[in-house]
Amino acid sequence: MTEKKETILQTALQLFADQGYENTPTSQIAKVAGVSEGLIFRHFENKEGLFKAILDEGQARLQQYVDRIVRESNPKKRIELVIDLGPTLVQEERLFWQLQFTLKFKTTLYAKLKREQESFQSLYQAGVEAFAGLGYDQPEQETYLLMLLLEGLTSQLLIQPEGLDVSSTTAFIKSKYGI
Amino acid sequence: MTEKKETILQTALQLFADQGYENTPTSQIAKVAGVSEGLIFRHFENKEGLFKAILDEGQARLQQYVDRIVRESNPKKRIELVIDLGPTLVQEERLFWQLQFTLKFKTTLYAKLKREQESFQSLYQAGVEAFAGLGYDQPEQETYLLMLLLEGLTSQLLIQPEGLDVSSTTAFIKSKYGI
DNA sequence: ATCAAAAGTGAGTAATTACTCACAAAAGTA
DNA sequence: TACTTTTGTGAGTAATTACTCACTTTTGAT
Repeated sequence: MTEKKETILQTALQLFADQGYENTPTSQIAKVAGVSEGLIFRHFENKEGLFKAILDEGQARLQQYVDRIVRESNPKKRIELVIDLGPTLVQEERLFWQLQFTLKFKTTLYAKLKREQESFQSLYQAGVEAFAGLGYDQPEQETYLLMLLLEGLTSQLLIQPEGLDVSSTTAFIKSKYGI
Repeated sequence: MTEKKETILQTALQLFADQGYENTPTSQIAKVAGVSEGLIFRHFENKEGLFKAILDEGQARLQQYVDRIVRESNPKKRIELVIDLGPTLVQEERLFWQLQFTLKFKTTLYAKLKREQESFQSLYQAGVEAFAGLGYDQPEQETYLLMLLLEGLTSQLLIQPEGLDVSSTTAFIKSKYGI
């Protein structure tokens, strides 16, 4: 991967996250990245190809986080990692998740690209195991609830991080699970 | 409001929700609505004007739902209404909330249009009152948690309504609050 | 019936878009 | 060195975009 190709990817992520995919012309990406517009198409063929490359990279990184959680065998610790996942992702990958969350609700376009769901599917299963191990009555419902919370928390962190004390909020959630 | 103006609003909401604002040309709106393109600009001046009109209408309807909840004086019933709000909104106003959720994460554009937040602010205050009335230790944290849940639940209902048994999920949440 | 205001049309326009291509520079290989 | 391949450029293009405007039709009040 050449330096300029890397710059294009980073710049595009930045602009796509801020302005949206459709609202970001390739001319602007090239300008901000300090690169000729033609180079984008040399490296990625399409504007959509550039988009996919960004999504693929982020998806791979998500899978690593999920793997780490699934590998944790202690149920309480595993649940704790799930609760911390939102803040972690937003802190380390804010731009990517901002982009991801804008995409979630588009039914027509990019529906095929939703590989993100697979990662969360295995996270769900790991959650059910953990709650079952802790003797919860309805581990599936319990896990689903936690996933909803994860979604809401991540969303809020993206929208108004200032109106939220992360550590005390996660601590409060953890206390609900006796952590 | 003439019939054609109404049709334009409905068609635009449909297309904006499905394809996104930037990805929906006024020519398509006119075509689908069975109307000349010029009429859109006669009625709404701008494409952005049309957009604002849609958001204003939805905002007004949201305020009605929120008012109904705030007016409920019984704390448990009020919390129940909050839990049911997500499913209600998605069922009655799916397209509008699909649009709203795609907009949430765009920092640059439409940031000024976020009047939605005010409604949820009063909903938050009503929640704190309710939890305090029920003797909860940390009514603010408790309310914030419930709002996160509301956000996550609404989001999931929009994305994959099929993978979710609404009534049993809301029932499970309610049981957490002794409802 | 008259007439002014509002609703509605559709061809036209300047600007922007994603993408191409002929070409040049750089990097790798022998 | 000589060569091929990869990386990079930037002017050019067809298509699409939001929006305008001169015009016609419909509406509603007197």
